[in-house]
Amino acid sequence: MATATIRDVAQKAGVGVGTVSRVLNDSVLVSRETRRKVLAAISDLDYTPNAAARRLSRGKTMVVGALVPYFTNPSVVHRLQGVVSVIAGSRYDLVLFDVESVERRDAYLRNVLRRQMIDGLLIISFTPSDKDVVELQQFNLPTVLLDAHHPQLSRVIVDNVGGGYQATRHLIDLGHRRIAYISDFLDDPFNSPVRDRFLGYRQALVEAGIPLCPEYHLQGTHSRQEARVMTRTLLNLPQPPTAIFAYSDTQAIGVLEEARAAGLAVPGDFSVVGFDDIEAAEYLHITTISQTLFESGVCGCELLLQVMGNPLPEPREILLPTELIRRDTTAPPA
Amino acid sequence: MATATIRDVAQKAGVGVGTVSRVLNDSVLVSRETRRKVLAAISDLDYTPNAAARRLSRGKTMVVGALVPYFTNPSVVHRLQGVVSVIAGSRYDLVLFDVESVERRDAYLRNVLRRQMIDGLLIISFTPSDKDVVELQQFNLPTVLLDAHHPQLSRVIVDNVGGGYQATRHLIDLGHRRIAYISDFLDDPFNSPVRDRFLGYRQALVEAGIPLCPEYHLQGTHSRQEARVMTRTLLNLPQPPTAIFAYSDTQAIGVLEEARAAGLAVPGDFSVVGFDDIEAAEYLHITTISQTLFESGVCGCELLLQVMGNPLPEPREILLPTELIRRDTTAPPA
DNA sequence: TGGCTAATTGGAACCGGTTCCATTTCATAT
DNA sequence: ATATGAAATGGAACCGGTTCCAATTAGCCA
Repeated sequence: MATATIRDVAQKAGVGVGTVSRVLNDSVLVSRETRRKVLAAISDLDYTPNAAARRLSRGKTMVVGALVPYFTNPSVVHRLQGVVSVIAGSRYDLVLFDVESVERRDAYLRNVLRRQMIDGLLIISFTPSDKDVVELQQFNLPTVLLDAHHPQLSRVIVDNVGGGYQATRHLIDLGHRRIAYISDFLDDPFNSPVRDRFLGYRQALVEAGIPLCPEYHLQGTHSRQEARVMTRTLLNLPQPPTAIFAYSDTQAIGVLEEARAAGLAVPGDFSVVGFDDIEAAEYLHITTISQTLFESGVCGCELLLQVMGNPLPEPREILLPTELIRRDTTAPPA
Repeated sequence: MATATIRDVAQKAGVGVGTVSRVLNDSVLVSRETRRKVLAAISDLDYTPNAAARRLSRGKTMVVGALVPYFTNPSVVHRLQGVVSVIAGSRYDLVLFDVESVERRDAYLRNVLRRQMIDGLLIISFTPSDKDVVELQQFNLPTVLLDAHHPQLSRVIVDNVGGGYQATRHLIDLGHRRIAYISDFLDDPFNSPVRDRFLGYRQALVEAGIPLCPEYHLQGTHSRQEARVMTRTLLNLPQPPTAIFAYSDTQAIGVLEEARAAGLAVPGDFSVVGFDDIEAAEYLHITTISQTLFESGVCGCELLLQVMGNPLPEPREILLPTELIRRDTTAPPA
């Protein structure tokens, strides 16, 4: 079925193409009567403007991109849900770019930018390199970071230092002194939260006069299985910790499983605190640090749309608070 | 930064625009030497073709759309992950359309089609109306249904009847006779799995000579909370069931919570079977019916890309099997 | 009634690619 | 040396919108 074009509409309505375009774009410069005729022709022909042509001539795509690493990560999905909910209420469409590796990430950034296929970009849960940022700015692409930090880009971040502090402090307040932290790799340049939460952890310990014990901090790739391995290592220490603060709920679940497998009662013998407050944390009654994942998506997407409308002179940072959710995996040490 | 166009490249390389286009599209009709010159110019100018212009002139968008209801639903997210993984390895981009209401759904379908902004469409977990299908075919848009059924569209579906049968049969085999089914609304025209699983449930009961008891089938909106309410109703019956088969794991979690809140030991006093095998089901050790969510996404997306390449004479149906995953929420009745 | 400004309108030029046709180039056959 | 067909190339026309400029029409005032 050959779809109608703007010229067909113009002919049918007996007007020029410019006039039809004006009607389509709600220009005031069209008389009542002409507008009526054009609208009738549009409806007769069942016409809708071709998106590609519009994009080309306007130089705007009406598309927002979301660069998403590890789409398998529940916290990323939650944030994305927030983003999607805002997009659904806007006139934009959302293109999803899944990035599973660093090389992929590079290729995407480069391609996406150059092809001028999006008007704005959301980067979720990873930090772009300085080189990336230079390119983003050269191409003048409005960008907002979600759960990542870069001084030259607007961003919505969570108070990770504060969250790490809250989690650790909670354990200290319960009477724990031997508190471990298991996390992703601290030196991952694309993952700043992992460092920030560690800072909070350290700060709470120092403040309470508890010496920082290096073997109480283990790093590994992000997964439940890896978390179990790290937990086993910790439990086998001559002086095992009495509590573990895990970088994420996913890892906390692994900790929980391994501790119970080792015959420890949680929270009687052993305490666990997670981070994120994903759904599973609620089901499993895990004490955790909530970080309003959905809202951060909403907030970031709204900020992006705003920045796309009128650019800010300075990058803006929105800091979302965290909250301790007490459930049933923490208690005073035995 | 004004980006380079194909004409700039042509000029710089001292050739015509047609030749540059041929190089870009890997035409064989370009001499070795000319190709080299053009590639040099492209690299000098840091040129990448403009996506909108390409779309307009080719009449192809290189975009696949995914129409997704209830993006909050974990099973939908899992399927989408499968889709995303296939897209990432293809030359297509993925646009996400979130549909939270029936009106929205209509508006989207209409708009998406007319605007000619996608080359193919995946519809996840809901059934389009006959009118929708007519339009899809008029506009000649390759479409694949995922977890939904329509005789005129290619589809990847799960053996819901078989899954419902497996779940119920498992409970019967354990010795249960009073088995309830809680589900979404059976008469929802956009949700055929809910009916299919019921058919499987009924078939297993009939086959075992157990009469179908109407008050053992409760319907409600899809949520954990609603599932708890339905469970309470069932437990308050004069002859309460000894087991519940829940339409989804999300609902099974609600059942589990409510049963335990009522002081019943699961699986000692009461058995629960879910459906989907989402991650939380594993964490909570829920016996469930696995339906290879991720793989269904992979399979559906691959089918779509294939159909886009060369249309099938007949719609194709791919039926994925289900599998009973025995965990710790089912046991013989007390 | 003529003159002037403002409101409408038509349509060419443009956005940046692809494609097709006409033309040139080149190697091979005669 | 020349004819011939294949390979390579240039560039106009086109995809379907938007936008701007020029032209027309209308409205108002002196």
